[in-house]
Amino acid sequence: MTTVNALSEIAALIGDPARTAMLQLLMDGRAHTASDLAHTAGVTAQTASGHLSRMVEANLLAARAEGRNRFYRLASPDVAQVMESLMTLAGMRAGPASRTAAWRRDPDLRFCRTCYDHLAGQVGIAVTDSLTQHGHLEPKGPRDWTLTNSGELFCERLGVDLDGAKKAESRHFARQCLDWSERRPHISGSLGAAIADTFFKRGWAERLRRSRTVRLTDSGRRALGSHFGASV
Amino acid sequence: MTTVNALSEIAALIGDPARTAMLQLLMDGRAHTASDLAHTAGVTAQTASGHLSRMVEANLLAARAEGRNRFYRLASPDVAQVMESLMTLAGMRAGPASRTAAWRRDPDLRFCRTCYDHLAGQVGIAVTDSLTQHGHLEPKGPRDWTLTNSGELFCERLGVDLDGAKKAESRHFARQCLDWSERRPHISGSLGAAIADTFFKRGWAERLRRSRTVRLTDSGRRALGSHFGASV
DNA sequence: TCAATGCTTCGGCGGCTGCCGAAATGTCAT
DNA sequence: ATGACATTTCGGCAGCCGCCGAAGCATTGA
Repeated sequence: MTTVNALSEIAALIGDPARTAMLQLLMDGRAHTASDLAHTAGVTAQTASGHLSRMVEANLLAARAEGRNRFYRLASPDVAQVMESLMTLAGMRAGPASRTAAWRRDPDLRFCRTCYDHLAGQVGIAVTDSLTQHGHLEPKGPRDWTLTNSGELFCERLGVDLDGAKKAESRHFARQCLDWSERRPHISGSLGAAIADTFFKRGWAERLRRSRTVRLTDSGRRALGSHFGASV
Repeated sequence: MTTVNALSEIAALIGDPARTAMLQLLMDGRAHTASDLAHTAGVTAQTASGHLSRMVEANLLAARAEGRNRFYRLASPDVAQVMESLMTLAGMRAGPASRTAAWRRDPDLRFCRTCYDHLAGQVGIAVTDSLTQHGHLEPKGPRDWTLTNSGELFCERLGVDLDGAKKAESRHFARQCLDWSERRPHISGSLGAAIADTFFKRGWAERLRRSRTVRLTDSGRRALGSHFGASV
């Protein structure tokens, strides 16, 4: 009963031209502002706002406020999967989505990538899980963490620039960021960025040219084991 | 423009509780009558009829008239794929669909099975392709074939009961039947049934108990090569 | 502090669509 | 032929939903 309704409600949400246009734009995997989506859908900002909040409510989209903008992105790969199968059925061969499909399935990208300026993918999750499981991070509020005393010590010994991270007053320090491929939060904010910097500076990871993909070096793999007690 | 609309129209069709209930029932891969679907959806026959014709129009369903009943089934595996991805997104773990998904992926079933009383799957397609490529079958109308003179000779040498097949006046003789897994037509009708009988009588194939799956025997594999020039 | 910008909420209008009753069509059984 | 059954078509009603204008918050920058 309820399951059937859940399915039809989701399909009904997708089954509106304005919302479909928004979802198609979001199939590029990036986050877009509400105005951007409204313009794409060809509706006014009010109408778009209603559409967007309904899709967030139904867990089709995830929203993130930044300044006076609000960024929306697809909530999970499952949503993209639904859109892709619908596009197949609708007889759409190529399009912006094919690019999306390619990078969504890219195993390297799922393994390790940058999310803005911090680490994401399996490696990002491994680091985050290690920190929480060792008591270095503790939940604070719905979307933040606190760096515990042991966490500070751990970061200092790792060579993370904690002072620099704490100075960035204008942004969150230890923020939870929902991982696109792993569907669990990884560490972001200025601390997440500082940790990622450490990985790059110590040669544990390398950015790939013109891509968000990050390659974990051999020493990086060893470091994950020795410092974080994690294996990926 | 038109592509976006096609997508949203399909999603809108799925996005109705009554239609969703029907589609869920049809996820078992079989054909169901209009009344059956109406009852499942909890609507009257008139309402169901409207829903069904709209879904046929949109190529979500295929309809087949038989006596005073009308059987509807999913038009293609792509439709099932959409439903599956939606079910995943809606958070349905088990259910009638999981059975469906399982048998749709069953390699043995995709390889060879009965479709009512004739052969389907890769073997059914191989037989059909062999007949058409050797000029034994020629297209007649949109959904039928004609058995050519060479085809009659071929069937007689194979031991197919052509006389019996021709006597069944009330049904099509050499009908095209869209293969669920191969997405191309295979031979059905009374000729298709007679060919399948030959396979069973000569020990080329065996029905598996309580299943539509058919096992191709070793001699059947050899026969496919020697008589049909096909390898599967 | 004030104006500009981005986004959301509220209220009301218009159209679309799902629903059923009634009736028509087509098929089977006697 | 006649009645029973399955399905479809027609017509009209009711409710939902997308749309926009107007107004209200929040953030940014001068």
